[in-house]
Amino acid sequence: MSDVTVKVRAANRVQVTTWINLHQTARVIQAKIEERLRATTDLSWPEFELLMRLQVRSAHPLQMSEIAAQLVGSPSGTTRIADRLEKDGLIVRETPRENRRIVRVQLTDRGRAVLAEADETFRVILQETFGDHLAEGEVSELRQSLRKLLEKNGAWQEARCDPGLATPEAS
Amino acid sequence: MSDVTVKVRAANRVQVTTWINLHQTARVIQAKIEERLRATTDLSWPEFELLMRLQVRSAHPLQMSEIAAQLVGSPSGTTRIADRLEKDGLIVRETPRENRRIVRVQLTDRGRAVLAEADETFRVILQETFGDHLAEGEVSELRQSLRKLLEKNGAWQEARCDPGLATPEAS
DNA sequence: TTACAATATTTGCTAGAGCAACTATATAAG
DNA sequence: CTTATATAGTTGCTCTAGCAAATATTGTAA
Repeated sequence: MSDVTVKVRAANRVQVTTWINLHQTARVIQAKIEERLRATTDLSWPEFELLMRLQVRSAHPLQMSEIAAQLVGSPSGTTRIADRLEKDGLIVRETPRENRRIVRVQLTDRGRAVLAEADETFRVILQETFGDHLAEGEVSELRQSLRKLLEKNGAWQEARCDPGLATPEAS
Repeated sequence: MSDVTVKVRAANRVQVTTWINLHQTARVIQAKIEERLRATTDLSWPEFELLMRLQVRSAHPLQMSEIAAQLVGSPSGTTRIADRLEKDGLIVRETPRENRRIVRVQLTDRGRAVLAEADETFRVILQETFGDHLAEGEVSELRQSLRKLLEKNGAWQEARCDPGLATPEAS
């Protein structure tokens, strides 16, 4: 008398709308960031994100593969983002003598300056987007849930998901 | 003795990492969905999303502009998604006599069948992604926060953000 | 009723991103 | 010491998406 149908557990309405809202929220915020970054510093979000990674862990220059591991895109995508930034004189690529396979990437002075300006814009947008509408605790909770999702879905890496700040916090 | 510096309120560390996590979570989940949808039904996420909108509000066929308003992309993007779906025989476009400017879009039988299969895959992935890792209450909270962000940032529309389900809930 | 504006959709062009193939270098094995 | 294998990064090709311009149709005003 047992029911032998294999019934895979499937999402309900709340999960469906949560995903759709997650997706749309990310797109809407990204569009806002891109628009204002483009206007103030002529950077796209991926370009800005690459620069940010260089600044944040700037004790030593990063190599391409380290950067690629921190970004969402593919290695070839990272190459092309770096191409543009290099052409605009915001970063320099250098192949060290001791290992001529790898490429180390560093900010130029101009890159640092542009990044500083972009970071200011970026933070203002985030403040408008989150801070003006969600209580501080709510933002933290949101972050916790997202972090948990990343962890459980095998996509959490400290450097990638919690990179710190391009501009240090005011004391 | 007053400080006249105009200091725009800017985001702090939590807001920065929240945005980065939001962005990455959306990308990671979307990549997972795309991979499995592609494998089972040869649909991309945008294609699936368009089909879903047709099914959900299927009392009357939708016109292109209504669909475009529900999707995140641009009108021209919607045209091209529809092009592919039409070529694959999943939808049909029709221009009604009474207003020859507009185009009404409908699922074909094949479209309905493919959508049903895709929707099953989609729901299983969401269950794996959310349900297995977050408690039901947490998912609801997440959804609430995201909805609030969409509303406050002027991007909430009922049909767009809470479209219902392509396959009705089991009773 | 003819010209002008508004609406709805599509198309030309271009830029961005990914996969798979390729180049170059370093390491390991025979 | 030469050949195979692994590592690091880039490039060719192709697909997708967006903006702005074009097209087609309908509504409006002189």
